[in-house]
Amino acid sequence: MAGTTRERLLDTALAQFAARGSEAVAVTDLEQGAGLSPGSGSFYRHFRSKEDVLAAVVDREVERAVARRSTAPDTGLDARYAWSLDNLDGMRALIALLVREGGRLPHLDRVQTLLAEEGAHLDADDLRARMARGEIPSRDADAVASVVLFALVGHHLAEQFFGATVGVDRARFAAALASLVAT
Amino acid sequence: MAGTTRERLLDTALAQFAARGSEAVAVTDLEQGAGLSPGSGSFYRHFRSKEDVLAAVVDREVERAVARRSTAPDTGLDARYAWSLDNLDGMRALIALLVREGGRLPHLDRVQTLLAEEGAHLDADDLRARMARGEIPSRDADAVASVVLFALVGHHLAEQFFGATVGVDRARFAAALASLVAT
DNA sequence: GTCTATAACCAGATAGAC
DNA sequence: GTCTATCTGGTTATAGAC
Repeated sequence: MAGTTRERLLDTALAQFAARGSEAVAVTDLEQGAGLSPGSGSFYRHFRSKEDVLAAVVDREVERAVARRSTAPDTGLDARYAWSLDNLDGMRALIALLVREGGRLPHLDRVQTLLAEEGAHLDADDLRARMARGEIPSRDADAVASVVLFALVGHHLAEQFFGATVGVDRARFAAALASLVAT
Repeated sequence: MAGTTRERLLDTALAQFAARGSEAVAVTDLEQGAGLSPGSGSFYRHFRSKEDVLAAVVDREVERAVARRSTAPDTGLDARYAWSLDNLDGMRALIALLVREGGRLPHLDRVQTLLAEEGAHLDADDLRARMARGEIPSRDADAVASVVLFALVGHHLAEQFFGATVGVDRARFAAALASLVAT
């Protein structure tokens, strides 16, 4: 394992907190995962408490997600949906933390903001504009935007938490969703 | 709070495990929630361990979900999708347990079977039959079935875990999804 | 069946040598 | 910065009176 001890602790914490929830992970586990002697308090030279390291993990993941951000493709619904699935994939660990920790996640507001901004790429106004241009059939734009958003989010969450075999690959899924909206 | 002490312990355990995860809940909390003296070992007159009560909770919820089962409506896609959303609602606590406990949930296989049977009502074969009858346009049936399933599951999960304001009500959501598939 | 009391244990956190 | 050793508090689980 590479990086400073602090970074190795953060890496271990991210992996274990996302997989098992922070309550289920002992500081000892983090020390062991970072190559420190388990049971030594060496962890506390780097973080004040377990809550502190959780906050630092969330912080780092939010920064990373923001840094990874790219602009939504303008080419078509198809490409835009595939792009959104990829974005969700990049936030996989953060989403796992959010779901496992629930309302007690540090920096909860920042994570929610990040996800809301992600969802904004799929908003009803964009659909309304496409409907006005005759690009896609006119329907209840707000409801269709909901369906699109939740189909993409559901695809991601089901895969992550239910181990659901999606059955069809990502491109085919995005294409089917675009086809439903566009015809 | 009504019922026997055992039932009150189960009720408390369900609520708290679903909300915070079993790791975060102490046996003391369960005793308090059931109106027993916290710290007394009275819990252990009813269950052998915390793991034991978690298994009993899952067991009872699976039984309940099976008992609540009704046959899918044949009236139309619209009604069928609304019915599925209601079914997911009835499994809310079980889904929360599954997501919070992850792979260490007792009776995991039974829960997964239950969810898979639920998803089977929305399978590709049904869509293929409707396409063959000309009831809905011909598309990639497997991919469309995926989209439908994940839209419904995503609607439920987003509401449950992100506190997402769905924006449109349940009937409008189901109607929009049916409209996308049917035209 | 529930209580008080307590044993045994483990996790979070600190002190001080190196 | 990491270690050994330890304190402290909370949690699981049991013993025995009522």
